[in-house]
Amino acid sequence: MGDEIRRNMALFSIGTVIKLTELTARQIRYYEAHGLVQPARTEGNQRLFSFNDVDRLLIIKSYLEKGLNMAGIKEMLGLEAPVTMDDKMVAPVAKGIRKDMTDRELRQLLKQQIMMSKPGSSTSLISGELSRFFIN
DNA sequence: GTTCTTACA
DNA sequence: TGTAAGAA
Repeated sequence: MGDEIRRNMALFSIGTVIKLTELTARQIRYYEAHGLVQPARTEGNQRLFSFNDVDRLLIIKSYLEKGLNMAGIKEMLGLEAPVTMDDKMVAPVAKGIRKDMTDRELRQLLKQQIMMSKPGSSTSLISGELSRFFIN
């Protein structure tokens, strides 16, 4: 499972994560303080989020939108819940993924797809299924 | 310019 | 959660 490292490779700054998840820095740091995500740190103490961290934050966001509070989310994260992804989003993302893509390209593709999603349907498309496309 | 921590509204 | 301060 060499892809495990790919998904856990820390390369997103909090600024990038903010754009990717639409969460505020306050929320992201708060969730970290509560152990919902464990981003790595640079020598300068800057947070570095992995793909799994971003994925986790998106799941958290979906739960938040369902009305769950911190306590509820903490419990849910331990049980994990199935999340459906619209084919409308799966197709373009899956189609654009290449085995030889650089992380830079991967990030760009992901960002584009996320930005293309409608603010209303928010994260239902990304959620827990996102990392699936990086296991191939 | 961005991010970090702490602390208060 | 938002935001301000002061430092890195």
